Amino acid sequence: MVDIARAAGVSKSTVSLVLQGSPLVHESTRAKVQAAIRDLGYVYNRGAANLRRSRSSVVGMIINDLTNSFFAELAVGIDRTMQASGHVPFLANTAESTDRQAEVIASMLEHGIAGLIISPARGTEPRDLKPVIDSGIPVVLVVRGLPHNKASSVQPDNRAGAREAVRHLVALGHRRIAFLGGYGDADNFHDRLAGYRDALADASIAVEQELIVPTAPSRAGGIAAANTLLDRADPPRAALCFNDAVAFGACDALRGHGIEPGIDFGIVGFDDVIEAKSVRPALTTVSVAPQALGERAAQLLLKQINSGRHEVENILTPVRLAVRESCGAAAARAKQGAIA
Amino acid sequence: MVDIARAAGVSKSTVSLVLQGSPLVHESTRAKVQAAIRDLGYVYNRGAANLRRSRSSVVGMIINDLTNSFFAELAVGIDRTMQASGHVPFLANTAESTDRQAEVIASMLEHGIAGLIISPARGTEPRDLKPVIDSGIPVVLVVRGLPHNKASSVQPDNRAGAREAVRHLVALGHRRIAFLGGYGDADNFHDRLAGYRDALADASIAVEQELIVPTAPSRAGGIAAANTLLDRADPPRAALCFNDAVAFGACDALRGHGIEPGIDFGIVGFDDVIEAKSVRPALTTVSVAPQALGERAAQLLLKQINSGRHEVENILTPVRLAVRESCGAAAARAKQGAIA
DNA sequence: TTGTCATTTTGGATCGTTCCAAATATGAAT
DNA sequence: ATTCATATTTGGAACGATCCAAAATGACAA
Repeated sequence: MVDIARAAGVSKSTVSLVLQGSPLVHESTRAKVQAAIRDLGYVYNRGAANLRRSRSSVVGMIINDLTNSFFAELAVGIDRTMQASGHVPFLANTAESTDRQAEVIASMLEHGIAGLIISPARGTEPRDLKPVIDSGIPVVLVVRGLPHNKASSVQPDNRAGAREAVRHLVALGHRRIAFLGGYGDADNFHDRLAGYRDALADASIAVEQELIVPTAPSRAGGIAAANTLLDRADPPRAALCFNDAVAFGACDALRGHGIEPGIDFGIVGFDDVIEAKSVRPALTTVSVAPQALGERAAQLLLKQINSGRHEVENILTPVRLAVRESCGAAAARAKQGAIA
Repeated sequence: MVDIARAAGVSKSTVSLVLQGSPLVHESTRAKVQAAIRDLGYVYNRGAANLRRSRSSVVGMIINDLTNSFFAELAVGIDRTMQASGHVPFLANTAESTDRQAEVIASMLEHGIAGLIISPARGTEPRDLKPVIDSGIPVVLVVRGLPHNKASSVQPDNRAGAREAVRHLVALGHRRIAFLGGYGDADNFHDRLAGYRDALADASIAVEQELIVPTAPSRAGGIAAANTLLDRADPPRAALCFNDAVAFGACDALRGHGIEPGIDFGIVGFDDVIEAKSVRPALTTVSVAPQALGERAAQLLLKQINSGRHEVENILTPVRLAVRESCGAAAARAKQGAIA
């Protein structure tokens, strides 16, 4: 910077003003300085600037599983919003490891982030986030909440989504509906299950405990859950799955039993991952719009960063049921048509 | 830092030595200092440190499309290796926009990265990377190469993979094999096409130009390519697809024509994305192991960062054909068994 | 000429670290 | 007691920006 000051025949203070786009410098000097900047191939050292003004434009973004397309989409939504507002997202993947997560958090604090958006790894405890919260920077939890946390959060309205999904299955004539997959220790598992119960209560259907089969929230878990269910004496003909991965697994398992999902059995997923609409049968699922969720979370964080003080806000984003083939609605309509 | 020096009754120089784990400090003082660090809740300011020693542990990592699970896996592989070596990956997604890519590169340079791994956005020109290369930091291109670049690269052995895939289809008895999908302006399109030609030449089969159908490298592109092919007078019964997304699309289109992939038609993909093995029929595909590819790229970058000087290295990573159902091998075997 | 005011420019302290040369403490040998 | 080597500790100058108070410049009126 002192070099370009010399080259332009001004002081480094003036160069600094030009760099910051200050209106105080005269047009002619601004031009000289900018010419010098170009000629010398100068690159701004943002680290040094942050050191002085102790306010950085870097925001942390911690994602529990980037290989899961739902979270990848979420990350992209956050990233886009941050970039657009001139912030630089510092993205890290924890691969569901709380140890890695702790390391990453420490590293981000050392780098002086202005705020943090985190989709916590499975098993994260409130105290894992204590270092960040204590340091006074705004934190937004996304997708997964944490009980008794003092941080803001942005989550899909899991309960309403599950309720609507089950209501839809009831409308298709189902009275016995299973709930497949998901870990019982997860926050969102209980929210979705609550929605399931709500809808059954609305329809005055009693909950059958053995129709609720928690497993890993993965394709493999879905296979296992569906197999468990089908091995029972009197299996139902419909299920709400904890998420789309479970739903895909459940479809695999149904086919393994010679049952065609969408025709002999109604399946509804949750999340609406990108493959949901192109798979056969196309998956009826609760659409969470992960990119929009990410944008919402980013907006909240930006608001808190800019406003200085940050009161805790817990936001539920709306979800909607995307009715496709796997629930059996199309098949039901076709039959109606045939009768009519 | 000066606060904790005061608290521990030593100078800030001593604190610095403790922080760096220097063997010069006496055990007793080290203990005192560390106690003070804990008590005061001190966090290290890595920015200030980097400013002084002008050497950072942050490495840039630019990915063209995080929502594509292949690239997400790649990112995870890079991330893991970087983390393990004590480097902090600074990940950005360009969403295939060269403008965004330019912004991100500039931002990373301003933050003083020690090196860069980039999977370039479609349409990246060698001059887009000039700023980084000129700045003297090591750069590794991954997955996609760039013609006439002065940077190192790590790519899957596209040509060998395509060759092996086509050879496999030939071994199954196919003489007419299509090549579906991919943009003609992409480097790796030509590599894979070259492998396709190699294998046909090996089997003394003439290339039929109308069997080569370039389209977008996406599921939609696959549908389009397969439809184009099937609308021709005398369609073939086998195809190598540019990538797995195209292959999935092609399967959709085949079914639309009442043709069952893996039975009436042999389909081979490329990449081996995570869904390839769980989809029906399971996709026979050239397995690229994106995580391993990422690890390899990260290792190369680390080598260059540590060694100081960086001669250009262009690495091809081995690929292998994962034979599953979609190519028809299983069906062929079953038929054999029935005859025997 | 001098004073006043607005517009531009600037010197130098500062942010939190590292690192060097120099200072100080410790202990053994004379 | 003095000297010398070795083990610890330390002051202060960097690193590359920002920012404030103060200085320089210019325009204009008295």
